[in-house]
Amino acid sequence: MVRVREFDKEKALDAAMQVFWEKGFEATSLTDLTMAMSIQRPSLYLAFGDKQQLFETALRKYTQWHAATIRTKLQSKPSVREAFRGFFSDLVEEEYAGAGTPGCFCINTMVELAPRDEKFEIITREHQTYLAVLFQETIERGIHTGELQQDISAKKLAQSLVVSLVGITVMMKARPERTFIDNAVAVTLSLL
Amino acid sequence: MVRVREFDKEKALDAAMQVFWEKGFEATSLTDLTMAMSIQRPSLYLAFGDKQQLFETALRKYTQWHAATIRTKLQSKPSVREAFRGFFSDLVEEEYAGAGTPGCFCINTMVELAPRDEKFEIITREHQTYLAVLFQETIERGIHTGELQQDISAKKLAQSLVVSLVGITVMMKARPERTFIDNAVAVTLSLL
DNA sequence: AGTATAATATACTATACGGTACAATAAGGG
DNA sequence: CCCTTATTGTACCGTATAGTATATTATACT
Repeated sequence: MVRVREFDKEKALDAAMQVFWEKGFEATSLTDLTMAMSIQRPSLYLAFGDKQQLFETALRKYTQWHAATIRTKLQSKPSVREAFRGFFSDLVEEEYAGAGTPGCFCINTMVELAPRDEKFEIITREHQTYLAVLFQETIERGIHTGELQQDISAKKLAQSLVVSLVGITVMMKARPERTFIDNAVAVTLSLL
Repeated sequence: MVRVREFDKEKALDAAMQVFWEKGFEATSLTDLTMAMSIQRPSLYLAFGDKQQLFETALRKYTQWHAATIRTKLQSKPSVREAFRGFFSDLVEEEYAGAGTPGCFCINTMVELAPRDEKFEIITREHQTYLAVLFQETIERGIHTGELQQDISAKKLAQSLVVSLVGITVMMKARPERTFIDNAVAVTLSLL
């Protein structure tokens, strides 16, 4: 290395992640990216490869961050029921508080790219599968502490909760009346 | 009308619907459309307006067809539990039978366009809201016949089922192991 | 039959896209 | 202090895009 990079690669990647998260792959142009990242086009290609490689790198960073966030939230409360309740409540609250969030980058990618690119089908599937494991471990914790009934299937329930999470996240993009989502969350939590 | 249109407008619209359904709005080019519709570009603009207007028309046709399909399926069996079981089973079976379906056009649009265009936010919201009504009426039928318990909230349960439907449809795009989806469906149906 | 009018086909526009060639620049090693 | 080498800025490339001008064709009405 004879000349040092002038920009922070991780900060630039975060900026790219934000743009892809909000707009998706197709609707994001290289101009959108270079503006958000505050770098020139050749610097982008040198540091991250082409548009799709940059997207993949951004998505992988997102899934890691997302999994860590969820893991922390689920472990934040001793009561498993309270942990799930808090998790879903925050999700809904964040969406209805302001002008709306870009939802989940991974879910957006599942819809836009997974059907036509196996690479993204795999990345998104593995992430959702991992979330199911996180949910399952949390439910098993509740069973061990006696908070939850012993006869429930932690795995099946966890997978069902992931499906509900996906459904809620996507439904909120249409901004239905809040009671719609609150009711769905309440019914989902009644499974615990 | 002095010269008659040479193509079948409804057939052309169906072809456009199929393309938008599979590829989404951004990834569909006018060339994709005119080839699928077997018409020339000026004919498209004359008959359907620009790309976005055509997309909207196609989406509205889809939601009407989709609602009618679901209504029929739910009314096809005297048992409400059997009706829902059949509905979700068919949904999963169709996806895992072959190479995969394009999912739900309305859900795809919720993810791609609803966050950045209020028009599509409204269209998709109204469709999902209508599906919840269809589900609710079906559940109420089950309560009246005595098949389902009287103390359940048909509305809340229906809204939760719609969320599960959305979640399952989106999750399947990542093609997880079939047991994942089957388990989620089983847990969802256990609410009835 | 001739004419008005709408649908068609060809060809074109202006623009935006992803990606890159090339020259200028800046730092570390000898 | 020069020379090597990686990064940067500018300017560009070919292509694909959405949309349209124009001329031609075909029908229904007078």
